[in-house]
Amino acid sequence: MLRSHTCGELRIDHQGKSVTLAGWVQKVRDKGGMVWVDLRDKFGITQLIFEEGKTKPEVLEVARKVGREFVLQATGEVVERVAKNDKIPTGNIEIKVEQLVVLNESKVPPFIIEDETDGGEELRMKYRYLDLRRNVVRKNLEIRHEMLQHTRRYLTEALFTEVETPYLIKSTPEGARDFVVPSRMNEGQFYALPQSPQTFKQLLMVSGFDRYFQIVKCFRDEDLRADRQPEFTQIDCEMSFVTREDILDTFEGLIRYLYKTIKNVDLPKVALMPYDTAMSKYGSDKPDLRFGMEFHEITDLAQGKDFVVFDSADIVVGINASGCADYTRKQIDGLTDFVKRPQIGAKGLVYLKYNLDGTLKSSVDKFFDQEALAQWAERFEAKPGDLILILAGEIDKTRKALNDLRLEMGAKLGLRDKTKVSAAWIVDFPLLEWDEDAQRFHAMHHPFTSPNPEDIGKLDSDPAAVKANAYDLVINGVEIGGGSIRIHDRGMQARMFEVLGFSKEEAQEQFGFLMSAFEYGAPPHGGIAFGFDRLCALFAGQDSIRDFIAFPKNTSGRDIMIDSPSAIDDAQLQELRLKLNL
RNA sequence: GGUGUGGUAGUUCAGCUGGUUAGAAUGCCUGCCUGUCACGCAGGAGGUCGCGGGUUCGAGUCCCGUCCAUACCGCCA
Repeated sequence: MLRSHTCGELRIDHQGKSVTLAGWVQKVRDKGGMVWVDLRDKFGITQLIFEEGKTKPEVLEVARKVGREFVLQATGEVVERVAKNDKIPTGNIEIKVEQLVVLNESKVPPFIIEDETDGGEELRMKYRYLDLRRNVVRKNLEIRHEMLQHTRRYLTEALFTEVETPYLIKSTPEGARDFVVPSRMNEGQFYALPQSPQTFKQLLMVSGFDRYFQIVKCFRDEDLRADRQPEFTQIDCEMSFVTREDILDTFEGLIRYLYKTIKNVDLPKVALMPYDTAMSKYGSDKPDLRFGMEFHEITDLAQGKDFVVFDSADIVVGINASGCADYTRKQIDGLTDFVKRPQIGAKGLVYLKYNLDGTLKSSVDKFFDQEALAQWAERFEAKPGDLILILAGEIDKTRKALNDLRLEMGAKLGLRDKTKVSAAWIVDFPLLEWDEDAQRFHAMHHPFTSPNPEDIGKLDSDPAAVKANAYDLVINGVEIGGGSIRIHDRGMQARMFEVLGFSKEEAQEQFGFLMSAFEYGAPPHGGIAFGFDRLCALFAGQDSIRDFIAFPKNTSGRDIMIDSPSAIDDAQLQELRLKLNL
């Protein structure tokens, strides 16, 4: 061993002991006659001391030469400090160094290796190996490690078997864009990387594994976001002979177990919320339930008063920003600008102030008298001091815009508290969604999701009204996981592909293996998948998943450290029989 | 594909309605300093103002284009 102890473990009890430490130079403080070196490893920081007249001159000379991030091995005696530092656990002791070896030198790092770094995002990613030396980033990955271990333990105890499924699979047109990999041995043909192990885990149910899980990389070639990477990790699960309630219980249990073991937080019972309720009360299928501010519709009260904006709208709906009646004209203009941004796209914003003196003041006083406004206020359960914000227009767009406004107001009012946890199972999703561009339905979840049994009759007559036996777990406005009870009957699966516009041949060509498997005694089954990176970020109270992935991609899908993707040489192209068409 | 924001010293940023030699902090280098721990003090080095074009007597600043980064929209079964 190059060391007897780590840089985080020595205490006053070790006084008098001769120890050898190894680590990186965090900081050198040269005060002339005395030199201190903070030596850092992942366990902590220990101060080394060199003193003129007491330290051997050749050792002192080496100490004076070292710079930040040099790798040192230091041997010496643990002594009590004259001046103690109560900010660090090792602050009562220091090492009186007798031998000092420079194990490796270091160039001056391009940014400071401290919790509060001066490095920007791009620089940190270029030198990610230095960024990962920082406690804050390493701690994120340590949380991730713990969550991995606890997830495996919980699921293993619940009799799940972890099975690895292939990464080189088959491209299908449904869903996200595939990453593809050319096959050298099969000219002109391509593998696809899995967007999820969906069909394989269903086949494992047919095989009688009963309960499967896998903590698995998935790949989607779509644009990135702070919470979206082209390769990401899922906790992927499937169970046989279960109902929706069995699955919700099992995985609510997993999340509760993780909250308890990792954060010592008791997750309350997770309520079910139908999709339609989520959309009408919050304008989102992943509502942030840490705060109220639910939507109230006043379409009936607002129309017929010759205000053309309301009269021509399909819906007039708003929120009550409690206690905001003192907002100035400028602040309200700011909110109006916010909803008019192209990303949100509202035409305007109507407000109603319920002043502390009981009077009502709105931007549409011309059209509505105090009595009419009082009816609005009553609908919003407003009290003096409240500010009601109202949008009008086409139903889906208006709700979506009001959702953005609700989240913005929630943030402004400090209601999106990182320390709070509020979860819901969103259920009763529509099975199908009309795709205007393709002029056909596509599966809202995926084509293997079973319809609610009572809706099967509507598959032909009114496909849009069919509900899916699907569920999403939403925590603090983040979609953490989702799943469904699957189709396990060949006939039903074939019918589903038909509704989605697949010809018999296309369905057979792409998913024939699955439908064939269903003919050999497929058990009823269902499952769920959690976005593991998001779950880690949620647990650490962060919005971006990037610092929970050791080597993430930037927003252009590039790894700027290794500089990928990159061109390949002609010989490789030739071997793959590929010609670039740029 | 679209919208917004940004690109100036190693780094993080300031630089107004265009006008001397482009600044600060921090880091780096040199010297001094025997209880520092955000050490202190003195001095020093360090810039193709992303790139290309245009307007102008004159552009870091204005205009056009382009590249890069980032947040969001589209997209993400």
